[in-house]
Amino acid sequence: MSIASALAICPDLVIVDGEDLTPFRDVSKRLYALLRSYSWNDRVERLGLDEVWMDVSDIIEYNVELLNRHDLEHSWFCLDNKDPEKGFAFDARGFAGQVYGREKVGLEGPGTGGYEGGQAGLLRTKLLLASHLALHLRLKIEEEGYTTACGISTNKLLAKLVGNVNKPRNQTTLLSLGPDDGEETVQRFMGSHQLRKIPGIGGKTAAALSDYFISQSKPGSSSPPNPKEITVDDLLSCPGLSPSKLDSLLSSLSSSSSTGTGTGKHILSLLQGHDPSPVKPARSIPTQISIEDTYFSCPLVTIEQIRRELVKITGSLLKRMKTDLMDDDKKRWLARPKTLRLTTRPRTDPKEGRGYGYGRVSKSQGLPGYVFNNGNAHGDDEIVQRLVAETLLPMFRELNPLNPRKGGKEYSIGLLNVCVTNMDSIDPTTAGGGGSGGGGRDIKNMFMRAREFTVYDPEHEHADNTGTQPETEAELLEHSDVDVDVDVHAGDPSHDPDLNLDMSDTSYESSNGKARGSLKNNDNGDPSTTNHQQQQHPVSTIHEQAQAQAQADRDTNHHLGTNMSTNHYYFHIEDDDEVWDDSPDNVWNHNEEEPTEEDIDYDDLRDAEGMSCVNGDSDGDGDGDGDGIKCPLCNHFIPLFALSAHERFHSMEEFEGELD
DNA sequence: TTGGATGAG
DNA sequence: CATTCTCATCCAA
Repeated sequence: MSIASALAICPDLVIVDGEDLTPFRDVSKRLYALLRSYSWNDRVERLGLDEVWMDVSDIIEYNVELLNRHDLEHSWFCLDNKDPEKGFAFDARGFAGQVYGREKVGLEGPGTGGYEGGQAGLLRTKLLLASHLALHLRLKIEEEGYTTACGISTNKLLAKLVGNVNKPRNQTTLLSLGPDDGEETVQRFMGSHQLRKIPGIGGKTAAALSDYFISQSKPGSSSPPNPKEITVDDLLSCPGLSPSKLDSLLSSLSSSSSTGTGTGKHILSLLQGHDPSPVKPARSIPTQISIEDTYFSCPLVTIEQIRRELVKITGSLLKRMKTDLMDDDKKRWLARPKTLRLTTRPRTDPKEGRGYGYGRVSKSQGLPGYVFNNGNAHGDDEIVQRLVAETLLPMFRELNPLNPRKGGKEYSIGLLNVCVTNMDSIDPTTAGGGGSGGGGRDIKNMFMRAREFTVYDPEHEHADNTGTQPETEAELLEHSDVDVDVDVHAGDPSHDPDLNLDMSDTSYESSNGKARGSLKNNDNGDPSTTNHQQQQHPVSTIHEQAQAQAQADRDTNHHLGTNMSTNHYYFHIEDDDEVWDDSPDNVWNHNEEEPTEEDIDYDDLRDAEGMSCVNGDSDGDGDGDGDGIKCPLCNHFIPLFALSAHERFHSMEEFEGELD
């Protein structure tokens, strides 16, 4: 409802200026930090204020090992590889939230929940675990007073898309099982989307693609298709479609799509649900900060007007720099931008209401060092005035030479933007150039620091072994609209999947009650979780190519593991006591040969060591925490809680060994 | 590097 | 509802 009509109905309506995004930024930062505190690898990527991807591959792989397939109902999800008690109980017999795709593909052996099913079974298990992790995180966010939607899948593209399926307060797992379902699920899911809905395909690209489809489909066609409604399936069914064809279609666009690839090949892979882009490491420092204002109805004409506006903008900018680029006590700069950029746009004169970004011109220059000085008693006013007078106004004049025809002294400015960029980062873990490469330790330390601020409520975190979850989970699970999406890396199904959580559309329902209107998404025609219509495309050459490619992928011995899978381990535990050792020899590497094939009867082991396990208290702290046994297979010390998982770990390796 | 353009939320 | 504001990325010069 427009404000005008709202006022007509309710004349006393109080209109609150929503222009100030500060409270939203604050909440965003808080929730981002919350999610980040759960990450192990610190791959937590923000998109805008209210969306986040997490790569949880490592957490999932760890918990796959912990899973006891003999008692799935009372499973424990471990959230901290240093503290087995940090985690939550869950029922691993089913997915949390909703699933897109078929659940039954003959993977589920009796009582195993599909755990023993070879590759697809393992993938399914990982997605299942991820769905429970997602629910847990969403509940944590609900405890903060906000609701979320979430998509779970094996790459960012699919996770993001599938998160839309059951907005606004649910999660959806895209249950794609790689080779075992011929990637039908991914293709069906992708195919039903309108082109414009695919992240990375914006207005320009979508228009070009739609034009092409229309030009190809006119013969004998009855109704002219609406360009907006053309789907991925439509386009892919064009007989002549090929990567090079797309290249030429898109070459007319001066710049290519934002995913870093303008090539038809990449667009094509997007349409097929492939997305190799990794979840980027968390960043606390933005690459740029800018403030802009438009003066559409009242363009700036005099230099004094412009100066005043520049002062306003620069003042806000300096404030933003201090909140975003200084540490919390505002004592120290964490990063210093090196470059100052001024952008202007002449008032878009005629009817040509081109895109918002049309006709901008900019000029860059070094940012003077004095802006990092502490403001004096007058605040930052002097700094701002000086920056405007000495730097920004000269830049402005370069950009906008006086127009002699206009009487000599008038400008017509519809937009001003001041931006600082090219961050010189003090902290090597953040963005910017200065970093000295070896960030691994720093990332770890940062993570440890973040963890200190994470409040673990014992009442919730240390749920007892009876598997009690907060009641809210039960409530959530009752809602059939809770939607969990798991996305499978379609292009490389043989790999350990990336599991990306896409927390999107966080609806802020805080005190000021600014509904963000995500409810409207409830009724759209998104691909439903009931998948009946199984349209086969008669001429879909691309589909055939995709099938062939998928088969080729399966045949080819691909580099093992995309990004995450090779460098993340199953039990890579470093701890301060003597028990664990993360030296390479002691990392449990999935690919390692096991020392022996002998069957080990773990029950016997338990029995043999039983007394010492129960009473031994090997860590001498009076409880059983540190107790365990030494595995005769791999010589590792195994805590009791992990014994059955460890057993299964070895049996899995045997199983996989048989496959080779 | 700089500047323009595209795309995202 | 469309426009605005902000941030990120890519490409060509």
